Amino acid sequence: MIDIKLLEKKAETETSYFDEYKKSLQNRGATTEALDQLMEMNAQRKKAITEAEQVKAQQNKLSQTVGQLKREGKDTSEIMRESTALGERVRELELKARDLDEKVFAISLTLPNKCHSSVPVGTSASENKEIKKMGTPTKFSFKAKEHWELGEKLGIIDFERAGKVTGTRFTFLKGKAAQLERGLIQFFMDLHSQEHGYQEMIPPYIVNSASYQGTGQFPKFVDDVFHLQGTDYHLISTAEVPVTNYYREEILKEEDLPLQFCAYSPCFRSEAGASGRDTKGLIRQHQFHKVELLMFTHPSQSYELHEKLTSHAERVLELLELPYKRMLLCTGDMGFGAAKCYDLEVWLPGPGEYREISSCSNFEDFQARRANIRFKSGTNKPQFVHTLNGSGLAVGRTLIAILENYQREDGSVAIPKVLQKYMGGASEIR
RNA sequence: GGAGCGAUGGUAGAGUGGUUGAAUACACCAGUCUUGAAAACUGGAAGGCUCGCAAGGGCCUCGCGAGUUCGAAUCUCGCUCGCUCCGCCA
Repeated sequence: MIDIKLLEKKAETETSYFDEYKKSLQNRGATTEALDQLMEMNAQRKKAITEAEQVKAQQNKLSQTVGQLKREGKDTSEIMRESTALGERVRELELKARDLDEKVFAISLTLPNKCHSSVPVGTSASENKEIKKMGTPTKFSFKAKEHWELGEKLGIIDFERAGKVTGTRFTFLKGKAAQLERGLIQFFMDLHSQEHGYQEMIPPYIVNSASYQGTGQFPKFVDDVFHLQGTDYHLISTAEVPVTNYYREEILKEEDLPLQFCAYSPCFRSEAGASGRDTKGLIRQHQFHKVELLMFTHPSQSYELHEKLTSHAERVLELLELPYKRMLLCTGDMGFGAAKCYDLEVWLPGPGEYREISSCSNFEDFQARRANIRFKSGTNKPQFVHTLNGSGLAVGRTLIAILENYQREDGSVAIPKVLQKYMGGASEIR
């Protein structure tokens, strides 16, 4: 959620926050109508609140007088009548104030975050900026196979039966693929908790709608998550949701910042708008595993730590010796809540392209406002924290990358050195 | 799933209709004393919204929501969460 008070503030320099935000909306390719509406509604809201409070103050005074007079044994019927009349007016005004308050809130939920100044302006993924490139695309002397072909031939990935048992975009992993999946989770969690200073966490895989609102997915992305019928329970689309909401409505201690967690969870996505895309293979599934990195930081530190968090995700790819690129997303390609976002893209020899395997975002105080997560030092006023998160990494896509990058001509697959101890010492899948 | 009990400030814990945003204790912060610390003493301390250039006002918050009343932490109803016992269960 954006800061309405900042939007109201008059310009101290050449451009006001309002102007900057408006520009940012345009750069994202969003309309600015909602913003104008928000400002108008908010002005009305304030007027209504002031009015309601003034009458309420009068009424409170009268009630106090009643108490006093009664103690003195005097007649109060006149004042009580007066107060009753005020009560009607109060009710009316409060209703109006609340209605406007809700409207302002509802509109503000639909507005995306302001982009950071370092984010390149652009309308689509093609305008993302390459920040760095590690390794070179894996080359083979034979024609590289796609992961589903490798998986099916090796008898370790079964899409057909998953279709029968559940439906499209679900998969059975068997044997070495299942073991590799499990090993990858273990490897990620070990690395981040033991070497990068994150506290391990396994969150609930189901959350309520308040949590989804807290991280910014609701109301905008309701259709992208699976809902449990007849309840306010929803399957998580990422561990970001439960873990960010871990501190919802709390005031943290400044000296405890930054708080960092690495959380393992399955992720469930309905992929509502994605029919027809990536229908084959493991790229776009309704269910996948992910290890998510999260930080709650002091505002002054968030950009520095954003770099750090991203490098932690990169470290995984480096240890697995997978070629990748780091992309800085442009304004038009960035997610709703992010102020700045890096995508890590891993090289896939099968299709011969880089594919996203991690997305590392700085939300600044956007999520913290919605979820009301603050910190406080001494006698200072509480301030909103900044939240960061990024995949470290998506497990299924890592499995794909390994199968494709480590494949051999005969269809067998080598196992990266760092993973062998998680595979009972095995060095290949055949 | 059945029965019962409960929800007050950082914690403990008063408070059953009228200066109670809230006693008291502990914890916390600052000061006095002390070479320093402890003890003792003194003082401070919740959050949000809103008006105001400011000083300083006002409103709301005792799990959440609605109601009764001139007035609600206190009364009524609904909800949520927690605890205990029984049953069931990986």
